[in-house]
Amino acid sequence: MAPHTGTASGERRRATIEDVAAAAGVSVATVSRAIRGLPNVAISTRERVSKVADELSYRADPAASRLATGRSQSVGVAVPLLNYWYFSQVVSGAEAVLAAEGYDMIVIGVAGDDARRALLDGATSIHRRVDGLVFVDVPLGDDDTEFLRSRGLAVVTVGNHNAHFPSIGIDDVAVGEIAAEHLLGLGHTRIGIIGGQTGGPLDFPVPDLRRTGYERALRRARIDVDPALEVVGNFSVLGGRDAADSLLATHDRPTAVFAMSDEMAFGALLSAREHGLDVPGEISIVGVDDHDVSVVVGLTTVRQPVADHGARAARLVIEQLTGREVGPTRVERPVELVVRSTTAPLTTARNEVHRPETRSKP
Amino acid sequence: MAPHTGTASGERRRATIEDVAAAAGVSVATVSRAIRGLPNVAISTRERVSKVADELSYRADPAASRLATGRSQSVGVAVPLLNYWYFSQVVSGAEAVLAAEGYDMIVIGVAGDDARRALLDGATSIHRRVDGLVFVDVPLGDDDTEFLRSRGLAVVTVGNHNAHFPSIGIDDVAVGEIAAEHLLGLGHTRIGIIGGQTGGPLDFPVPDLRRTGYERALRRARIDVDPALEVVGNFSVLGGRDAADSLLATHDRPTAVFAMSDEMAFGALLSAREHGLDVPGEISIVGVDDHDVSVVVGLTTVRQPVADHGARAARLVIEQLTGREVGPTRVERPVELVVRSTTAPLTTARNEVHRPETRSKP
DNA sequence: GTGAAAGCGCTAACAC
DNA sequence: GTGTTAGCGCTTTCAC
Repeated sequence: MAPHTGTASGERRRATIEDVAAAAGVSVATVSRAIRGLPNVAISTRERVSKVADELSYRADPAASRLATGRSQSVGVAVPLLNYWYFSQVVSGAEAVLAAEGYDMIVIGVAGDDARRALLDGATSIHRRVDGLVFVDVPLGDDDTEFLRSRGLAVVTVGNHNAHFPSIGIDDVAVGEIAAEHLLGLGHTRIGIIGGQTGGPLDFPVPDLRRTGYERALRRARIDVDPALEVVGNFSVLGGRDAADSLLATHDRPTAVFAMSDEMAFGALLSAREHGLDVPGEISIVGVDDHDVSVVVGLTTVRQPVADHGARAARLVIEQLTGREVGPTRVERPVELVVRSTTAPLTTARNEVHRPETRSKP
Repeated sequence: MAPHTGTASGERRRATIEDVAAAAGVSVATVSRAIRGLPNVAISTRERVSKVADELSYRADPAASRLATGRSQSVGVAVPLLNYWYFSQVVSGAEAVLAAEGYDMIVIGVAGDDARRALLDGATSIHRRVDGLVFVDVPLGDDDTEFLRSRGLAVVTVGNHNAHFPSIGIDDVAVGEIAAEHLLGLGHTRIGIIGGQTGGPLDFPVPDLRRTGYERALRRARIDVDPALEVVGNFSVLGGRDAADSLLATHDRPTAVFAMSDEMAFGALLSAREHGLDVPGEISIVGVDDHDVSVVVGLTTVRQPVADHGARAARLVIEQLTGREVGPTRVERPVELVVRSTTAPLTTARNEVHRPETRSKP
């Protein structure tokens, strides 16, 4: 044990602003000003102070700064489920800009109502631990909103719209329309839809919007919306598989499926294979996101710039924090249909014997 | 603007411990004790205090607590790249337990040496912002280690071993052996290997270890290790594709490929398809991790319990923080070969014309 | 069982 | 351009 308990660097207690002041022969106020680059410090003084500070490897204790200024220099990112591709991308995008701007990012899982409530209200309330917050597909009630505003927190939402805070997202109705129209254009008329679920960690309006778009496109094409074709996949691979299972097991199964996320589309792909159905020969599948892996399975999808959502959200939080007035604007990012090999024109020969997949393209 | 600037809850300034003390007719010291459940508080007093605290929705200001106690009640999780599946799973696992134990999780991207150095040394040094740190596949030098120890931080590493801190991981040499042996057992002798890269954000010992295992298995089978079969994939889908491209373009291409991660294996799958090669008919592919999507593409892989790494690491940090002595133990988690449909026995008919994929299994 | 008071290490008036 | 000082809101001895 001796080696590191002796005179090593671990021995000295960490330098405080007073140590620096004493060593530099100035007052603590001057040190504070000099170090933070505030005006009214003589060049020579500033240099001397920073030299001394360096030697002592002084750094302001964040807790003390926070207490004195009321600013924590950190922002929270609240996500329902961190282990989903979409959320990890958003968080990753946010982290990059927050780190670059000198903010700590504290990420908070809010799977479910209780967690959300605890975040805002409970014993572990986020208040005073962060200067700002980005909510990624977290539904905010009026009371939540009021709470956040009253506390003066800088907030930005990703996904969901909000009347009081700026938000980043896409036109989710358009997403549904684009997907459905692509399928309709290929001649499909029985189009299954795999979406989210009311309740649970992922209770957000996005699924409704995408379904609305899908229904709108169908109606425009004079096709009845069949409730039997709508199933819940919870935005996970396995959920998507189960959803597709139930869709494909019916006697009058759809010839195409719109999954509201690529991960659910992957599940649908899996289900199709397990049912011995050729994709896209017997069933077409389209997803949303353009997941990293989508190109691998050749998934046709509606791409959205996910990491960019996070980056922009972080930037908007910082702007609010640095004084720029940011109204409750909605930043709508573009989406784009990426056609790959899981969708194809409807063939009339249905329910024939299983053939090997043909989606390879050399 | 009027509605929320008036007498709404936003108007009152947040209650402090003094407010509670006054309202409860006790001293601040008693409030502090009562609220934190410390001994030496009369039952009746405790109840009165918590009632009052509730009414005022009082919560201790974390910055003040931190300053007074020196504990930040938060732990950092340092990862090279947050948007990779592996890291997002680890972080997710850590978040769950940290949140449950009342710690904030601040996640820190450390892509590259500079970022790592800044984390420990620079102006934005992590010191005093966290009580503990988990490093996920972040290489720690002796100086880093010394720094962390001297600061009394609770640290745990995931992936990399470390002589001074507890670490969680798997037997990476065994991973290489298991993958190679599976392929050897199927009759393959020319086995490509897609690994990491020295330098860059992902400069960690894991790739070397897995390669060592692979080479060991080959040697045991009396097969020469051909350096030409070793390429770099950077642990990403696209990197894996490029790596496989170079492997498959050679005149004497391998009949099997061991990719050190599932994401790189996905890339290899893509490459194989683009080269018109049937998997597993003409080329077998095995990965590592058991990514969510692996089941979808039927990838044979060496599974490791990734989220669990994060959860255990977090637990170990907390144990150190709560006084339990935790030596520099290594927790080695089990891995498991999961055979799916991207690997098959070597067929003698090589380089024949392209056939459609046959990996569907109804 | 409870209270008084001295910090924790910084920032921000305010005075010079 | 610089110093003094009063907080920021807690925790924690130490008395009683």
